Amino acid sequence: MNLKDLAASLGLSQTTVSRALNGYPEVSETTRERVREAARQYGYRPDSRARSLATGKAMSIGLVLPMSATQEIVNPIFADFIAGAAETLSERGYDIMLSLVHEADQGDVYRAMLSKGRVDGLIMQAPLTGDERIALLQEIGLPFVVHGRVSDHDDAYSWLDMDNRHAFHRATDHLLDLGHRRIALLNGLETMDFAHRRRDGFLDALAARRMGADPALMTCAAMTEFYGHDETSRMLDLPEPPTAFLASSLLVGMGARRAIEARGLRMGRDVSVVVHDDGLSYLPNGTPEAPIFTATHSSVRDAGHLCAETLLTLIAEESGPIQTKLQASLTVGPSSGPPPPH
Amino acid sequence: MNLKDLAASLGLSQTTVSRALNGYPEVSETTRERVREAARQYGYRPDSRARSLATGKAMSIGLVLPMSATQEIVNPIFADFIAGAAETLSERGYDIMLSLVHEADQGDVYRAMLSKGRVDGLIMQAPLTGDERIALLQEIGLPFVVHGRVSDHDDAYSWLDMDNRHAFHRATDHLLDLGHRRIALLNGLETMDFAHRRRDGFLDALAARRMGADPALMTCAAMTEFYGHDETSRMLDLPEPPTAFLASSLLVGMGARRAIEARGLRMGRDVSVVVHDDGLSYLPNGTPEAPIFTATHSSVRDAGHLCAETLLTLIAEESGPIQTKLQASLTVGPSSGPPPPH
DNA sequence: AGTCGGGTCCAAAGCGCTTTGGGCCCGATT
DNA sequence: AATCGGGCCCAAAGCGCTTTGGACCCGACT
Repeated sequence: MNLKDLAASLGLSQTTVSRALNGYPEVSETTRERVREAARQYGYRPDSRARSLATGKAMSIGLVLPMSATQEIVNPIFADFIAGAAETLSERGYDIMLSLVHEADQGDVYRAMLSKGRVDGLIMQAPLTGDERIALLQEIGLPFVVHGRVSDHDDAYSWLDMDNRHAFHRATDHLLDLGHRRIALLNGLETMDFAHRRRDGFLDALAARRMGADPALMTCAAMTEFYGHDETSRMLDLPEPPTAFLASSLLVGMGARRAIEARGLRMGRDVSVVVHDDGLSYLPNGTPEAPIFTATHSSVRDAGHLCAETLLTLIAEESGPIQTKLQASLTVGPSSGPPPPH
Repeated sequence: MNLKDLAASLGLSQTTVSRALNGYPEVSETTRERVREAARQYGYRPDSRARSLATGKAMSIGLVLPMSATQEIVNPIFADFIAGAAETLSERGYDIMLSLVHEADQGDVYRAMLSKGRVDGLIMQAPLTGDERIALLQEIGLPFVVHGRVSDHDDAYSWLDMDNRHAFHRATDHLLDLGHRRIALLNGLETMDFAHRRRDGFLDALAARRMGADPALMTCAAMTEFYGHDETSRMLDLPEPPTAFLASSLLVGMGARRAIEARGLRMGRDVSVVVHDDGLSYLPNGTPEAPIFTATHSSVRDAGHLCAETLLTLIAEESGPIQTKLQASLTVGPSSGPPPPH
């Protein structure tokens, strides 16, 4: 059942039916109601492609899942982020167009997405250091917002990012305030831009107290539980083991905990652990009243909401770049405490 | 730059240009090359909406993320599944249209998706027990494949599912063979259809040896680490604690391990744990050579691949329902062993 | 010499919608 | 009585593509 049929069955023109359905004022209330009723009855739904072609709006936004051949891991953040974004987008009638891209031909896909008229805007995820995708998106000219930032790229573009540097600075301060002097950093993959910022925050905090970092206590890798476990184990076996660990994710922290407890030590008493908690729904940090880890916290789902919001604004208003920096909160839990007496 | 312009700039008709670009034989090789070159040069990309409107194919498939108001948790499976599906889909030139749906108005959205002509087919995720979405999809008449099954719904529809029942039967057998008699089941939410099957497999295995299950040793909840930890703790404190745990996911198993180790017990020696491993990329079960858990394993990413494959077949051939049951493999790791002597 | 047919290319008709530019009717204003 | 101006509705022109149904040219076959 298309518009033509519907119009015919009502003895009206397509124009009138279209206007009735879309709330234009040039149609009487009685007619409008009659049209609505018929549409309901016949189960009429406008064809989105035709509508999109006519209006120029796709009513959908693009989201690219980059997939490097090397890094086979799917970003665990992804599900929650997308859920957040989808929530606000679906409220506004937008859909999400997802493409998976092998890193090599990302350029093509982004270009394709836009020119194909499929999307009105894009959300870009997980920027790498020196990511050229931003230049690409700018060249393409479609509204876009980046979840995260790219350090070396200082052009004006819209982004939304958690203040990784500050969060890790603060977490480090927390440990330093407790008296820790040997603090380990279990960072994420250094190809990810945020890992740099986190390291910088960590180093800044140390530098502010005229302390250097021990390179042996800084590692980076994909953020799995096993990575957390293995590196913690290794470091605890050092002649001068760290007294505290700063873990880049809850999962890594859980690995650290396992390594700690395997040695008969207790987290928060013998060794402190502070993690960054993305607020993933399937991996909660205990409960708000009883957290497991001392953690910097920033909900990635909220980030999804806000990214979507930002993008919609960009699409609607053609305004300048919108940049949002979110501050993580610090929740002190039982996993951190003063270092044990020597 | 649209087809008309491109054709004009070449002094050709739209027809010819379109055919040249789409590989039709009615155009000479020299012309085709000339057209290709011009298209490249001007950066021409056909508008997907127009093309879709003309061909009737959307070249995209729909994926609905159901979101119940009650269950705020995002399916952790989702990211890997979608990555798998996206891989095969993108190879074939399909995109994924994601909509988030609040459970209440799922009907509407599914209907909208199709009638709006946005998608050529649908993948349905995470079916609940007695899910009416299947009837809905059938009524709609668009090709679809379900990842999972719905027990009570015996109509013919295409699905792809891991053999949950058999996997858990086998896992239970493994524990029984080792000599365990008190086995706990840490199941997923019972609203999910697969949780039923898993429980059935578990009970079948017990029944096959003329054993009953102790209801006190069977729980279900959203599969988090904390759930695993808390329930394991609780059960270990029972007057007659279980000697083995069957956990519905790796995360739950990790929680169980933590509870076990917190009591100074060792997994595999004092208490056995078998988990189901979905092969999530960010949550590997150790390494293939050195697994952490004894686990039934079935890659959810592969399931994504296969679902996509199935759907594309369905779209292309209009064949009857395609049903695929995947068998999980059982990897014996260090987390299971004979029960300790009494 | 006439016809056939393959190779190239084109004009135009859709696909289903929105939107522009009127048209018609009728009560209200000069 | 003539004009005006809402209110309501319509025909038709796009949006950018594919595809049908020829048209034209030429070498090859009767």
